[in-house]
Amino acid sequence: MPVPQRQLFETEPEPWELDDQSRQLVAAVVLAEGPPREFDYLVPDGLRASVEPGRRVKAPFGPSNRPVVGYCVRLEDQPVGRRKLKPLSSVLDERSLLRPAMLRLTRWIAEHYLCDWAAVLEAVLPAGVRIQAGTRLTTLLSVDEDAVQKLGTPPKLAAKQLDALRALADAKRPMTPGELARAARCGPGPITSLRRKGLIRAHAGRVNTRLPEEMPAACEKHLVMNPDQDRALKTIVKALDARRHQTILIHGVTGSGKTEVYIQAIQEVIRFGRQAIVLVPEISLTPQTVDRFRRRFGAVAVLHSHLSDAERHASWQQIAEGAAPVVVGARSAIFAPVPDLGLIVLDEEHESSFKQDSVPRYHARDVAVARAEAENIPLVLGSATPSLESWRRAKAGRYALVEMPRRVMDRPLPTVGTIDLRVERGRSLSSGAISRQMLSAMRESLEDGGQVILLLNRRGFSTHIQCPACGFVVRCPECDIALTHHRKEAIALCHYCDYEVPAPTACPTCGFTGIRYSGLGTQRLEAEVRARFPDMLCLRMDTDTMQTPGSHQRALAAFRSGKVRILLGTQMIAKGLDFPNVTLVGVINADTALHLPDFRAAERTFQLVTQVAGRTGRGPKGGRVLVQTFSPDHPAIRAAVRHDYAAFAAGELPIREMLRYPPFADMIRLVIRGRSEPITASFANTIAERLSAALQQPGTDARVLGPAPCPFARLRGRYRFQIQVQGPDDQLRSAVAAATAGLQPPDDVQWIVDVDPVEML
DNA sequence: AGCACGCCGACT
DNA sequence: GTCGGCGTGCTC
Repeated sequence: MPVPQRQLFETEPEPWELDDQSRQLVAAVVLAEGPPREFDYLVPDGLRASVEPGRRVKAPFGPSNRPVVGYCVRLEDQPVGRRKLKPLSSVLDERSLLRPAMLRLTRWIAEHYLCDWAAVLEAVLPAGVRIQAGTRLTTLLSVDEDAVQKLGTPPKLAAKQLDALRALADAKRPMTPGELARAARCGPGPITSLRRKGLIRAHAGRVNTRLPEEMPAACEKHLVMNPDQDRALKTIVKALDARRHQTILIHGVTGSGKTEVYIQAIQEVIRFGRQAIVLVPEISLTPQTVDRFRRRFGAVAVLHSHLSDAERHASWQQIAEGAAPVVVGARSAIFAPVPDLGLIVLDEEHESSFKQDSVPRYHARDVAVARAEAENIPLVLGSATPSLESWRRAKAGRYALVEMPRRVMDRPLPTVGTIDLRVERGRSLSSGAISRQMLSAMRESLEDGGQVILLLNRRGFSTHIQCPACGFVVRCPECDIALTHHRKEAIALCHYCDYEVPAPTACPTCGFTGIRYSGLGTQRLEAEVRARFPDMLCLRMDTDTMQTPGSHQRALAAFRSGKVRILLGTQMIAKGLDFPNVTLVGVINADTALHLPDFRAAERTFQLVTQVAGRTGRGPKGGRVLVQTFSPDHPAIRAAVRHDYAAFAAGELPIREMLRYPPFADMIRLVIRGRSEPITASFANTIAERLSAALQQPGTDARVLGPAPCPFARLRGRYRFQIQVQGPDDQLRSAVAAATAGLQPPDDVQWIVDVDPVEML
């Protein structure tokens, strides 16, 4: 039997074989693309000064030594082994892009979310930073002090050359030849002469192609806070002073003044020369939010999805230099490279948009917890409707809990009434979207000079096109989804893949001309409102009307000015808006999300109704809320009507516990998709069997559900199957890792692993 | 992910 | 006998 080669050639060197000569500097490198592992490279002497964890390197890879880019993640002084290491070719970055703490955070994300370290690194470093967008490689000039010393005083130089030399010396930073010529009011001649004499050195460097943005100065003072706000601030300041990690959940009703608490806490952080990161949902990243922070802090760096590569790179540099004490941004701002982080604030912590729906599928809230722990700083989570995950941790004492049950200036919470649509339909007096009760409330508010917000969480005109003769429903040919009628465009549209056909006037299968359009969308609501209130300006906000950049701000400005009296739209109008003149909020159908096959359906409904209810009663006129629903007795609706978060949580948590859903168990969801239904199903079965086998070990307390078709069983022509694994997180992760290791899917079948899933459809 | 090596069918 | 098909496996 042949001895494996490994044993023949890779014996460890004996201790006495080691001496100083036999040691080498080895860099562990994670390749940006390539096999998802670490590779060791020799650091050649020429690169010893510049290789550093967090910098990218170029290295030869594979039998043909093709150049690949990777991230140096570790440096180690090692004894020379039997295996010959290839040397690194070059170092790409002038300085480390990731501090050691950030490097560790990215590895934690890769382990927690079961994805490649490289994928996390690539997500954490914006593309604009990697390609150094907005900068240009150029020649930079600086004074050679030694050569100038030798020149003696007074220097024997032509006047023009002396001017140029002084100008460069005064500039304190390297200049391009053009800049120097301008500064010294000379031509290129004197500069060339100085270079030839060796008084000026030239080297390659990067310059910005655009001027850095001016930071406005802070101009607004603190507001006076109520006792609740004071208490919240004190809790945060105490954690700041203790210089220790603590997660603080602020449960503050809508309008309780959480933002002011954040601002004053951040002020405290800045006082000590440290920085703060504020995370908000993308939808709240409006100019109003940003302006509020700018007025108080001046230098605020904003990170959002609409920045160009160059803008993003400029912000990133500014943040890394510590020039921005406050960073405000969406999800990915949790990776902001602030040098001395003192506090993280995550507002609207229940928002599902903090979960990224592509690899790495991280949740910014959970990454924030990890980062705050690692940096030993406080984390503030704020919400009027906390996620049950955070709520349970707070109740269990893992987070500090601060209640802010009162609105600022003692304004009352709006009264919320329900309108039972079952009764309304029975009356059949109004067949439209707006019940008689809702209609009269709208009239009252409008006659009183107030404004009205109407929420309907479905865009389009009709959500369902069905033939009453043969039962045929117009569906997307690629997706398992009924098409929505958009009347303005006269099309039937798939809301998932944007497939569209002309809206049919007759049944496509049986030819019956009485094909029915039913189900209510925002377009139809808008038409109904315009018909009922022809004299009032009405504005619809949904993804269809908010496509062009800036339309969101323009719409809100029009509503703020009072010109627009009725604002209607999807959930984008439900959150964060603060318009004191809104005296009525109408929820057209509270049940749209209530019966979805998602264990968080009730939680989402509660959150949406509570949040939109919070848009009124913010001014002296007060306000009220009317909720149209077919299920007025549903616990989520009843709790939202009473503004009673605790009651909702108390009712919902036992259900979660009984069904072993989060927050009582962790969950990993696998989605397997492919064009062939049987092949995809069979591969899903294989994975499920391997998962069950991996969880068969004694002492495991996890279970496998599925495979089963996803609620949306087909999207873009691909059949989708899901497997849910529920149980304690360490068991889940190792089981999924074991079950999928080295697994080769059939052609055209892909699978995704979603740890702590938020989207269940 | 790419690239070489490997072991079987149609060509000079 | 050789060119090349893409299956298998390795890359520091």
